[in-house]
Amino acid sequence: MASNAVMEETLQVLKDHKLRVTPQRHIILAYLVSHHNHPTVETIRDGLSKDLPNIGASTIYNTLNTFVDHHLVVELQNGDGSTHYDYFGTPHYHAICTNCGRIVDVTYPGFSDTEKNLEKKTAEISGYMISGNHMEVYGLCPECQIKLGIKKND
Amino acid sequence: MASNAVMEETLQVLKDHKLRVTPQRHIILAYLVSHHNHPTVETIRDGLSKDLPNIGASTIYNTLNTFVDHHLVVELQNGDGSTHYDYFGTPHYHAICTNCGRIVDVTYPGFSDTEKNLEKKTAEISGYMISGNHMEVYGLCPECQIKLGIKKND
DNA sequence: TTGTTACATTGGAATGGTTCTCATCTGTTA
DNA sequence: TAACAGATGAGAACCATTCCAATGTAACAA
Ligand SMILES: [Mn+2]
Ligand SMILES: [Mn+2]
Ligand SMILES: [Zn+2]
Ligand SMILES: [Zn+2]
Repeated sequence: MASNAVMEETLQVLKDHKLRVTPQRHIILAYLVSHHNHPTVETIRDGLSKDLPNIGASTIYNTLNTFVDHHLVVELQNGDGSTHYDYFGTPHYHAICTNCGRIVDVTYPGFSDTEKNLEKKTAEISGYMISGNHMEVYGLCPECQIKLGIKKND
Repeated sequence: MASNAVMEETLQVLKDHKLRVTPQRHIILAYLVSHHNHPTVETIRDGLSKDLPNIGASTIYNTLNTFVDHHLVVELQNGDGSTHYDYFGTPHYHAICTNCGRIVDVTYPGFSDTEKNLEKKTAEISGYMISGNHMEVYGLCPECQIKLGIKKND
């Protein structure tokens, strides 16, 4: 079970979004807030086996889809065939390893401006009414660089 | 069948990448070069029914996966459940409609710098050896704005 | 040209992540 | 506390994609 602080925070988030507060939703959201491993449905289910031993897979999918609709959570693909989920409390983007699928959070000062500029330009050019964006950068994570015997500077 | 110019161009692309030149690969690549509709496997199969009436679905998947490995083609998801493919001859990114799934190409002067900067920052922060990136911007396309009766300025 | 061989194609079966169905349960509101 | 819209859960269904094994063929060298 997540900490009291996290449970209170997530309870408030659910209420703010006018989502019915069920134990399943509360616990799943708390899990996501306190784990930034970008879990799959399977990972979440395993991680919650103590708290929710009888939860159905459909409930996890339904819950996550609801969170995605409310922009609380984003979906990520890393090429392993299943969808990864990420609580999106603070803006960031992802670096994804093309070899092992590792997903890490990235942000830097000025990233928010880059993002805003991209959205503004896109609106002007395409006429779309922008609601969000995703940026992903691909490459080899440090461990895979070593594992594959690749030198950085050559 | 695509134009002679496209057939020559795609033939050269296949050779440059040391890919065995089969009719299937040649025709699929020519299709992608001359169609920027971001087709699915099904769309491609339909579009090629004249040229390759007996092509197997696995061949299209195999071929596209090969092209993706060689960075000739990128994969896109628009939420309709199937993967969309895009020949990536010139750098650009995508605006995706969250209502109807329409995918349009976007680029602007300076986009290349934005991209390079993002990759550079990511390499510094994450230690990843960067090989590429994807940027996507989400929103409502002009048609869906009208269809849904949403006003731009209010 | 021809032979060799590694690789590509095919159709069908298998896979597996996600959605669907529907009976049951429950959080919310009055 | 009653009523009900909405959520849950088990399993079936879905379907995009991959796997498999037999057949075909592009590329290369002699
Ligand atoms: Mn993240
Ligand atoms: Mn495109
Ligand atoms: Zn890695
Ligand atoms: Zn649209």
